[in-house]
Amino acid sequence: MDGERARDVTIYDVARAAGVAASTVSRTFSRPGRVNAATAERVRQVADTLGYRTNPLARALSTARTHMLAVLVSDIGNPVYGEMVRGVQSVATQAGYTVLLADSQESDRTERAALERALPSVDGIVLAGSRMSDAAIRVIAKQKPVVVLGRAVVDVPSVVPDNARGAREVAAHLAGLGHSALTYVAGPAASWADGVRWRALLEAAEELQLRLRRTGPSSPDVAGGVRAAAELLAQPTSAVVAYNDQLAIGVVRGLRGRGVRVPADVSVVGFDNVGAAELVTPGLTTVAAPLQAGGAAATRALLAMVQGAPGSTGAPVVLPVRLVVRGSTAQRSRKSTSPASRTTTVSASAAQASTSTDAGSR
Amino acid sequence: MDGERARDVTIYDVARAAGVAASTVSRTFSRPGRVNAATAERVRQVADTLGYRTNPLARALSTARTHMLAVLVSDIGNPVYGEMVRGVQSVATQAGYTVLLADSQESDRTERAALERALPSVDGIVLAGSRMSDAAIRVIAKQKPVVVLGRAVVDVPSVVPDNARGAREVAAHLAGLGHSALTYVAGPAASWADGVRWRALLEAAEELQLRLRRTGPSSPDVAGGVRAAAELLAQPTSAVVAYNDQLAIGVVRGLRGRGVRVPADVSVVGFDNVGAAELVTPGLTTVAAPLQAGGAAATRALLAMVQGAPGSTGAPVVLPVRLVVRGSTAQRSRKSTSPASRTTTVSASAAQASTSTDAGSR
DNA sequence: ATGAAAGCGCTAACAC
DNA sequence: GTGTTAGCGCTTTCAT
Repeated sequence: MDGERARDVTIYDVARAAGVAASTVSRTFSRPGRVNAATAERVRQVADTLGYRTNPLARALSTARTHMLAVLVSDIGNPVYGEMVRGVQSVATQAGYTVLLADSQESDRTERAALERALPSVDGIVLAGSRMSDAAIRVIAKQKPVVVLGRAVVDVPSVVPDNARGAREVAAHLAGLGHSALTYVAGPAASWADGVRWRALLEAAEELQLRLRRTGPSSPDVAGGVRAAAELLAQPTSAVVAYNDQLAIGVVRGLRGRGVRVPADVSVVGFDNVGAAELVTPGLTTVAAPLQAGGAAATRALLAMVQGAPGSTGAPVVLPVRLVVRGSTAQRSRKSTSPASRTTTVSASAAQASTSTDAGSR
Repeated sequence: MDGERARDVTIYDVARAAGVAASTVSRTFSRPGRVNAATAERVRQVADTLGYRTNPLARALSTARTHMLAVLVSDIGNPVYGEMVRGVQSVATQAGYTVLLADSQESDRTERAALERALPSVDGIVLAGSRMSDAAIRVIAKQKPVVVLGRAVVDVPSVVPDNARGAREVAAHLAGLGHSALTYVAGPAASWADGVRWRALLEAAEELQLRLRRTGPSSPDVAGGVRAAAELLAQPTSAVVAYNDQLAIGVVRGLRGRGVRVPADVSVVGFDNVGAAELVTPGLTTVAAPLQAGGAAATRALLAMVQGAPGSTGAPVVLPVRLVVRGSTAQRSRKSTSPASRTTTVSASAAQASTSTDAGSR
């Protein structure tokens, strides 16, 4: 590739060629104004022709500021995290920071290792979908500025979607459609969001006089949903709320596969509003969280801390959510809620579409 | 956050405490074996109790090896890139490298800027979905090890899916179903993959005696597909091949929205096998590329170059693809290929499912 | 406004 | 095997 170890063009090279001291060159780039306009111009000129690029690592060594931020996700292949990272990226880049990505691949050990490696090179960390315990996170937060995204950790600045409000809106929506009993299909047992959603649903159900059942935990993917659908048949309901969209989509599949019509027989709601939610048939009613905005907000908070702000350790920043109504929810049918005969062909109330309050999902 | 500028625990601190020279400490960590086992043990011990962590930036400054790799993507929110990045991540991490993410946000200027900033901090770069011209890429490849992913650039090591073979398989599949004329819905005009797919389709069509039309270019998203569907109606075909899955899904939507049945009236095929492909109704027949494997392969090649390998500037590495047959393609109906009456309700041949050759898509 | 010199934390020669 | 001594490229006092 490179012929012979091409040494960088250094500040000294520029200094010599411009007939000034190294410190002057340094000032020209980091502290303009503290240097004579004419000199600065000349230096810049020379630097340009010499092809000088300031070396961020050397700068970091001497300033103890790397201008890098780490974002830790549990699975970058998951579009939910992709969106968050995108938000982080844009804010970081704008502020002159570089983003270092650490993917824990859903494993605790990998996560720790990734963190260990990234830590000394960054000025701060965004933890999105961490597997670590609250305590472990607090320990890290003591060493470096940390902002947690998508989960509230006491004593650590956090940014979370308004899950509670989302759950309440879902309950109200379903109640408005005449449903009187809901079933919640829980996600991973350890999930913070799952807990919040369930509890909010519980409160809302009480307020609205709805009966509420819970099933699960399930792995938060389509397969998990299909399995959950089987259980659902044992104790039929007219409305199910799933921990997330993947699970909800699986539930719809499982239900339909067994001859239950959605939404005619059962309404289904998810959380997240992933891209697929509007592509499936029927479109999935879901609670949309501002993923990208969340990443951006977390990063702004992080940068503030990096630049010396106290780090608001009070209540977490709560991001507004939005109920996106699509075809998977409908008026409760007056018919019994028991599964239709399995011989019935899956008739198409398919012609669902666009009543959707939906906006730009991608 | 931190009370008072906590200076790092340095190699000197450890050296003093262990009663050895700094270089010995250094060796203990970077070149074990070159140091007395007993001494090494003691050093490690001391380092541990002191909480010493070697500073990668300082190390980089002195060795000119940062142990960081940059991966440039055009949109990290796009699951296709997410998968690739995941592949990059795992290989890089395994090899002790850290990944620096640069998202060009589909903009040339952002891409250049991101690259400029990342370049001096990394040992090599994976370019996934770059907007830059081949020439520009070659320039960069002269300065730093570069591997291009998903596109072949002459004189620069590249890793690409076997688009040509994919296109041929699609043509054969469709021909096998009795289709005699295909329409290709092109993606972005500037896309390298689009060109390859089109040309391969052209050859295959000739071989198989199929008529082939082309429409587009279209923006490679669902909306673009819906628009393309309108054009399609003007000159009906029984089979359409779209540049990618999003576009294909859009086409299916557009077609169905206008009363054309898929696959009964028209078969539709996409490329990529994104997650949504198996979730839509009917499931989308598509060409699956090993995204993650691609990221991994590119990274392995990059690491080899970083470690001094020549950088195979010959033919690109070609990754095998796989045709995933789902419900969106079917035997050509003997009926005319003209669109069904628009008044016809969208009847459900919906009961598609699982004939699919599909395996693990996520 | 500019220059000189010391040092960030680590590694790489080169002695011993 | 281990210690000594220079730097890597940049910023930062402290002088001037």
